[in-house]
Amino acid sequence: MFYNNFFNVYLSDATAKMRLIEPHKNCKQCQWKCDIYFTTREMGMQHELKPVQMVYKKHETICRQDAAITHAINLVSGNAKMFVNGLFDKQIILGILMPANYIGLTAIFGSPNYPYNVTALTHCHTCQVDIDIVKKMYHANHDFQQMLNQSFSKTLASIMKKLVSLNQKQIRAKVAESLIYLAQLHESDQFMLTLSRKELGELSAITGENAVRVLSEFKKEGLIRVEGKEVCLLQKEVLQKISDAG
Amino acid sequence: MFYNNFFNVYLSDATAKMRLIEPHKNCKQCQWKCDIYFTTREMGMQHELKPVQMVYKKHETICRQDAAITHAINLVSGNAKMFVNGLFDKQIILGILMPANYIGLTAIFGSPNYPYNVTALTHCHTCQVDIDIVKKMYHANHDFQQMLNQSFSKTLASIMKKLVSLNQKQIRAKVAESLIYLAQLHESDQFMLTLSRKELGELSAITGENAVRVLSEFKKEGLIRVEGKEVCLLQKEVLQKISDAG
DNA sequence: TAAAAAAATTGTTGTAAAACAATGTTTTCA
DNA sequence: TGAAAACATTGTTTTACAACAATTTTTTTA
Repeated sequence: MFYNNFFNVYLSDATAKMRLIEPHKNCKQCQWKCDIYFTTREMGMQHELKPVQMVYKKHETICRQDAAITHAINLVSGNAKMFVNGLFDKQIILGILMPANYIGLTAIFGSPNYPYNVTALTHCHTCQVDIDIVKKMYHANHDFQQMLNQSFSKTLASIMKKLVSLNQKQIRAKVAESLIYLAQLHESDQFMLTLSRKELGELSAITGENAVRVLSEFKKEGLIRVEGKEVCLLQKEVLQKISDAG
Repeated sequence: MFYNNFFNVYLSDATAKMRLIEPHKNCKQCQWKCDIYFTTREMGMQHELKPVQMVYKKHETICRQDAAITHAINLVSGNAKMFVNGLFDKQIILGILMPANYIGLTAIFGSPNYPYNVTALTHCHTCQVDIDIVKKMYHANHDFQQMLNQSFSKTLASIMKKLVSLNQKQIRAKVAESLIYLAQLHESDQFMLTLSRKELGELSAITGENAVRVLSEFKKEGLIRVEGKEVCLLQKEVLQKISDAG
């Protein structure tokens, strides 16, 4: 880690890319108020919370599968992909992270290592909090506990859903499902695809080539509009039917 | 529900198969002492615990996906399969339950419905405890909390592992993996397959026909010994290699 | 205990999707 | 700014596996 006077940030010496912005003096000034902040305030623990902001550029790794979890990472801006290492350097994207979203909470549930990788799809701002403090909060605060438990449980449910669909659906249904998922995530039927075609394939557990193929099929059929990274779902109901039909 | 004098048990009127054995007067007499019992004893809550024993015959449903969770079900003897409903009446078996194993704990984590089905592979004895009491214990007892969190976290990890393998491995690797999984479960390289060939297929996300095929291939190759339901892994390392190679 | 149903086995066929290939396009960065 | 790398697209080939079919064996149950 070395200090760069010009940019007024810390650069990690490993990649010289991951930037460590000076620690918050005060969360009150933060534009992205998070649940951990609200909870610490409620519990009178602000002084213990020493959050650190980190910025990641596109393609940079935010956390690596199997590495020890030291911090709860809150994605406060940007997009990131969450994926597991498959065989033969193939990846399966479990989902896309949008703010606000915590990474690393499994440590609280007894898994001290990250169960998946997260890498930035766009510039990402994160706020990182020592995991031990979050653990302490978890055990002391029922509402916080409930919140984390619920989010953890949702993760389990979504992975189980993915297990079924990736195993039993064919490529058109898989891509349709991914598109609907992305629209839900962006809360709009029109959105910018932060994923490459290959990554859209990884999200759908198909090859990049087939992702392209299905995308242009859907375009020809008038189900979607695609121009580069811009996607618009024109006939969502039909896509939903394709997804459901398998 | 009606009472059957001959068998001295309750039979549910829906199926007339599910048997409700009289409630325990005292867990002390139970041959299968479980964690919930130990924890209630520790917490001085024995009087609140009113466990009910239920017996299920082979093929009977112990719990149904999406149904409301009313009890924590402890499988105290027998084998059961845990599976999700896929498309077109296809099932994916997530794993096999062996004693002692709790079903329905996701309710504590904010998912009030069963996320999967469980049906008996053999005669199964279960002990069922009101879920609200377990919730109460969870919130009051740190050690108990830790234990359940860890088990929940393990479930997540195993499903993620399955996600990768079922997506990227081919049938021989899938079956090899299933066989190793079963051996681990039975804590022996020689075990009785409680699953049918079709179910072994569902565990491996392949057809029953291919499960048979691979099994006889492995037999011919001297990797395993199979006689009906009796399976013995002769060359576990080779099977592991096949599984890892994908 | 006989008849019926379910499970196991083996061979054959059809097909969806991966793999490969070739080419054009965009992005990266030295 | 220009070369190299990464990405996108489309067509062709290969292949692993599901689907189907037919027969044998085992299990269930009336």
